[in-house]
Parts: sequence; C-alpha cells; structure tokens
Amino acid sequence: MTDSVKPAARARAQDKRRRLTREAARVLHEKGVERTTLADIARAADVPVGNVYYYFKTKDDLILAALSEHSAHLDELTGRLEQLADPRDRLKGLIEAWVDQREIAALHGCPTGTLAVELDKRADGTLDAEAGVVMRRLIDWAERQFRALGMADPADLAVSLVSAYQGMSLLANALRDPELMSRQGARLLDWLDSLQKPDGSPDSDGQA
Amino acid sequence: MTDSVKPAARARAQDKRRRLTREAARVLHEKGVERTTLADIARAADVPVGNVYYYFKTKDDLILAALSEHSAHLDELTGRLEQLADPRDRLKGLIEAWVDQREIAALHGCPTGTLAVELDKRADGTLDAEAGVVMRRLIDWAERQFRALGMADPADLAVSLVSAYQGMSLLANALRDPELMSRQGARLLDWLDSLQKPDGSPDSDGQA
Amino acid sequence: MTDSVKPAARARAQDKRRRLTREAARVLHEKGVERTTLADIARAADVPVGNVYYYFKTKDDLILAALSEHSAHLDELTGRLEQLADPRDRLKGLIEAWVDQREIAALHGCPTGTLAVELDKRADGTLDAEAGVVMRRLIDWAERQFRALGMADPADLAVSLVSAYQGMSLLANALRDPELMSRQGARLLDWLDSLQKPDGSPDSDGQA
Amino acid sequence: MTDSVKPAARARAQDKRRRLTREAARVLHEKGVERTTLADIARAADVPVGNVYYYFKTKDDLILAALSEHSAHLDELTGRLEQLADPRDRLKGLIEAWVDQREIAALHGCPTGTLAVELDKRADGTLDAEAGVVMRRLIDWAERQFRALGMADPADLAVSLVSAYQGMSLLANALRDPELMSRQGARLLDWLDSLQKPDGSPDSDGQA
DNA sequence: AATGAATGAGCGTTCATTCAT
DNA sequence: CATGAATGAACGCTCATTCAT
Repeated sequence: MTDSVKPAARARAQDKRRRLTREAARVLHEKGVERTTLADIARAADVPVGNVYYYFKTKDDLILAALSEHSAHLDELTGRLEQLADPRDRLKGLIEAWVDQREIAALHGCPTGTLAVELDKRADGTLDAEAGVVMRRLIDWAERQFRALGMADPADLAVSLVSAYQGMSLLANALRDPELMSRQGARLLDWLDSLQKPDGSPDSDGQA
Repeated sequence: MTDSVKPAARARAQDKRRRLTREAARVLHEKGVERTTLADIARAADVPVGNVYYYFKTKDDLILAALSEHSAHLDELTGRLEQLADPRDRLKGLIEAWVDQREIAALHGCPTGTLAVELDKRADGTLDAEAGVVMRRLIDWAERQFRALGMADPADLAVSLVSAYQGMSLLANALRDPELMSRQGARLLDWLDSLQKPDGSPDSDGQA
Repeated sequence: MTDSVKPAARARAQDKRRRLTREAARVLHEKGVERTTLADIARAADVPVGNVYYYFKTKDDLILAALSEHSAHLDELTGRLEQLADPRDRLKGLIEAWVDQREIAALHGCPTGTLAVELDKRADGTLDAEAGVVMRRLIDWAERQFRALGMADPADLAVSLVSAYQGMSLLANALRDPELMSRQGARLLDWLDSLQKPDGSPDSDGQA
Repeated sequence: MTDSVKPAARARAQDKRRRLTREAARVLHEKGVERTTLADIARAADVPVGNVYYYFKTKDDLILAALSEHSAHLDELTGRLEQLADPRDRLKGLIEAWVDQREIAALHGCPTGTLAVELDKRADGTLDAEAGVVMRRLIDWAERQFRALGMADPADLAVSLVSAYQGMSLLANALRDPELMSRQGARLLDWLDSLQKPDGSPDSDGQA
C-alpha cells in the first residue's frame, strides 16, 4: 500500500501513451501535419478522442512527440552504426539504411524532412524550428565521423551527405520512384570511397 | 453582337487572373498550401473573395496556377542559360541562380520542392504528383546538358544535381541558414568542374 | 452602376446584423454570457451559425455589441429625460423607468449590471471592464443632474443613486420579487425630494 | 466490527471536505461558477479530481457547499455583532465590516451577490434561487435590528440597507474602485444616524 | 476511501464553396 | 462580369462525470 497508484493502471496508461506517440509519428508522416486530425491519430491508436487530451494537452504536443519518436529512431540507428570500427563504414551503413527505406521514402518522404517543411510554413513561433534540431543532430553525428576520418571540412561534408539524403528522398517522393534512391545511394557510396584525407596519414577514430 | 466581350474588360480580367496567379504562387510558397486560405490570396491580389471563383473554379486550380507560375520562372531561367554556349556554363549558371536565391530559400524553401512535399500528403489522387512534373522538367533539362557534355549516366547526374539543390534548400530552410547554400553551392561548382567525359572526345551541344 | 454593391443585399445584411445584435443583447441578458452559446443567438436571430461569423468575428464581439445595445438604450432614455426642464424631474423619471422594468429585473436583473458581474470573473484582460464603462456613463449623467441642482457632493450622490438601482435589481432578481423594486423605488423618490441644496439659493439647470 | 470506520480516517475525510468547501467558496468567488472547473477546485484543495466525487456528488453540490460557507461567515459576523447592546451599533458594525472588505469587493464583488447573479441565469430549476435564501437571512437579521429600534417599515429599511451594500459592491467591482465603498459606507452610516423612530419612545432590543 | 484514467457531448471557430443580384 | 452574403461540415479543445481497481 506504499504506492497508492495502481501499477496495472499505470502500465495501461504508459501503453496508451506509447501507442499514441507511435501512431502520431506514423500518421503525421503519411498524411502530413495539417491534414491529420486528432481523430485520425486517436482512431489509429484505438483511443477515444477525448482521452487523447489526457496524454497530450494539444495537437502540437503530439507533433513534438512524433518528432522525438523519429529522433529516437535516429539515435538507435547511429548507436548501432557506432559498433562499427571504421567511421567510413558507419557512414556507408547510414546510406544503406536510407536506401533500405526507399519504399517508404517514395511514398511519404523523409519523416523529419517533410515535417520540417510543413512546420516551417507556420508563421507563429511555436514549432517552426523543432525539426531542424533533429536534423542538426544527424549532421553533427556525420561530422564526427568525417572528422574521425581526418577529412578536411568535415562540417561541410556532413551537410553535403545529409543534404543528398534529403534531396533524394524528396525527389523519390515527388517522382514516386523508390529506385531513384538506390541509384543515388550507390553514387553516394562511390563518393564516400573517393574521399581522401588531405595528407597521407592513416585514418583514426576520434571516438566519434 | 458577335463580340459581346469588350476588349477593355477582357484586359482587366486577364490582369486580375495574372495578379491572382502571381500572389497565389507567392503566398502559397510562404504559408504553405494548407495554411493559406483563399481569402489570403484574394486579399494579396486585391480581388474580392467571391470573384476569385470566376477565374479559378477551386482552390486546387489556384494551386495548379501557382505551380505553372513556378514552372514558367524555371523556363525563363533555363531559356536564358541556353544562350551560353558551353553546357557546363549553363549548369554553373543554374547553381549560381540557386545560390542567389538563398535568402528566400532559407525563409521558405524551394517553392516547387515544398509544394511537392505538401501535395504528396494528400490521399486523394488530385494534385499529388503535379509538382513532380515540374521537377521532372528541370531534371530533364539538366540531363540534356550533361548529355551534351558527353558525360556517362547523364540521367543520374541530373538527378544528383537537382537532388543536391532540393536537399540544400530544405536544410537551409530547416536550419535557417542561407549561407549553407553558399557553401554547398561552391562544392557543387567544384564537383561540376571535376566531372570528366568517359573518353577524350570534345564536348558538343546536343541542342539541349 | 456607380455602386457595385447591391443596395438590397446591403439592406438585408444590415438587417441581420441588427437582429443579431438585438437577440444577442436579449439572450445574453436572459441566459448569461457563459451559458449562452453562439448557436443560441444564431437561432434566436434566425441566422445560420456559420453566418454569424460574417458579422461578428468572435463571441466577444457579440458581447460588445450587446453591451453597446444596452448603452444605446440608456442614451435614448436619458435623451428623453433631458426634455424635462427640472433636473430633479429627470432623476425621478429615471427611477420611474427603472421601476417600470421591474418584471424584467426580477427575472434577469439589470442587463448591464449582471453583464458586469460575469465579465469581471474573467481573468484575461479582454472585456473585464467594458460593462463598467457603460455604468460610468450613467453615473456621470446623474452627477450632472445633481450638480445642476446645486447639490453638495454630486458625484457621491450619483453613485448612491445608481448603486441603489443595482442593489435593488440584484435583490429583486435574487428574491424573485418585482414589487421589491416598487417599494425601493418609492423610497428613492422620497429621498430625492428630501435632498436640499447646501444653501437656500434656487435650483438652476446647468444644461446637464 | 460495529465501527468499521477508523476515527483517523474519518478525521482525514472531514478535513478534506472542509478544504474542498473552503476552496470552492474562494475559487468560485474569484472565477465565477461557469469559469471554474472541478479541477480548479480540486487543485486548490490539493485533492485528486477523482476523489472530489466521493465528497460531493456533483458540481452543484460544491456550489451549495460554497454558498453555505458564505452563509456561515455571515452567521459568524451577525453573531459577533449581537454582542453589542444597541441594534444601531450592530448595523453600524455590519456596514463597517462591509467597508473593511472593500479590496476583495472591488476585485470580485460580494460572494453571495455575484453567485446569485450567476445562478439566476440558469434555466433549469436547480440552484436558481439558492443564493436568494442566504440574502433573505441577512435581510431578516437587519429587519430585526430596525424593528428593535422601533423604526417604521423595518422590512423596507432592511432591504434598503442590503440593497445599498449589493449596489456598492457591484459598482466598486465594475469600476475597480475600492474607495467607492468607503465613501458610500460613510453615507450609509450618516443615513443610519439620521433615522428616527416614528414616536419619541426609547429604543428596545427585540431579541434580534 | 482513494485515484488515475476514461468518456462523450458540446463549444467556438474556420473555410472552401455557392448563391442572389 | 462582379461581389457581398450565405452555408454547413469539420476541427481542436474542454470538462463534468464515471469507471476500474
């Protein structure tokens, strides 16, 4: 009786919150921020509309939750890639992960990228820049890999890489062509292989 | 009574249509498709709301008009670039034009690219793919330049180029950093210069 | 064709606006601000809900319109009373007008007074003090009459008079007893008669 | 097992009920009936929302509790005043108590008066007249004092007095001017002093 | 007795589109 | 051709109340 909150109820609640977050991420990606209604998300998560507000005070809160869901996916991916010793292999693994998602990308674009586009159209200063934060984290991770490889201008290289990803996702989506990502992914891998350190010193992993 | 429409009235009507198209292109770019109301466009064009429907039957028609406005801008640009003899110079001119637009891009992204993202989120098969058509035309133009240069895989090169543009526009927008476009533009120019024909035969302009 | 706006349409529109204002004043008085829905007012005015917003941008705008309706009624009353030569007669006329409204007052209280009570409960600084403005105008009018009568402390006397009215309206309403107003009104008339100028000089109308 | 309820639990329960009643009275006075949510009261009383329903079956029950809280305050005040020998002093004490509350009155009006206004707006026959009952009791008490003073029309005098209080509270609130109550309170005291018994017989306290 | 969670009806507001003139 | 006015479906959000434990 030390804990007055019933564990079962709490577990159920956490489950609902999880479901809402996950479905929000999915539906917002598919239908976009503006065309997704709270009822859409509630239905997808099998939660009554009125109850959504117990977990998320506003629609914006749900959007933020969806964004952090994507952010968490990214963390998981980079975390897995860091098990690879060679930073170049990590970057290649990143590109391969992108290409693996080509069907989804052709259907709905990059979740974070399209979210960024939609949120930026808001005149109010609410979530305008939130998606940018997630993108920044990916760029920073890539920069650390390029730096570990001893490349010149690692920051610009990182931007080039992520920029290429956003561009090819957008085009694959606009042209409804998943294989566009396969072809561009292959070119990106070639590009990675072609990159040389400024001097001839051997690569070293700077703990990235 | 053969010609019941007075020329002056027709001229005025054409003027209104022009203004509506131009303002639709501008406002839709700035505020996005879903957050722009017909009243917004009507107000910007100084046309009474009720009157908009005389020129455009639906909001979608206005979106199409905005899209063709962007398409026309693109035609104008490529037309001007084609006055240059060297296809490589044309492509460089394209990149420079992109970089020149960096402030706008950082504020609102690429007009066609962000439109493509928003329109794709529609489940109905109405305008989902329309923005892709405009993009396709740009890619095709670039492909003709690469082909004229005798490059291998001109189609993929063209996609790479446009993809790089869409990516850097999106990132400049998401990160609110116009100079990101300057830096990436410079890298693109270097990349263009580094491209070699497969053999040593001289460039030739394939009527682009 | 000089006037592109159809007069008939404008007349109809003005009519609707008038109806909405009048019904808003009535329904808000009867049901109170918080319990009155826009649908209530729309129904009373026989206007479709969606159309209300063509005339009033928010519910608060309708409340303001109702308030100015009450204010206009007050102006009309005081205007009529000013046709009387003796300021004391004017004040007596005011009291008689109050008593005449006793049935309404017993049912719903003073329109402005109850509005003031409800609006004050708002924490936001929107319409909190708007009803006070109308009340101030009545007090000021009464003060001018007392001053014209050469009374000492005309400002306090005016507050006493209006205060008595608000108090008896509230009690008649709370106790559901219209005759309470008759009895208190009679006492107020006696009180008016008992008031003496500080000196013995004759009354003079200072154009109130 | 005759007494299954532990005394400690009962004490705790009574405490919660007390806190809920007190906070209901306070918050309802400040924010009004319609703008106060159960969650507001629960939070103020530091009681979980769900638990409120154990003590009060409905929101209306809480409103009734708040009303009886105000009624109890009134009893306490009149009880204290009855320790004074002279009924006129008791009435003067009442007025002074009102003036002492001028800051609160200017902020939120008279608790019972504003409650009466709000409850009357209800069309359903639930609590419409409940606040009137509390007011009636105050009027009756005042009437007993006037009668004890041997005044003519003690009932009307009592209504006049309470009416003056309600009126000045409402005006002080609407005009956000606490000092209005000081000035009107002084006038009320003068008025009380000016009142004469119909004949010259001495005052007598009729057990009030 | 206690409480976090659930529920659904209802509200103010927006907006693309249509209509009457 | 032009336009003020009309319309209604839908959305985000609130809240008193109930429920399961």
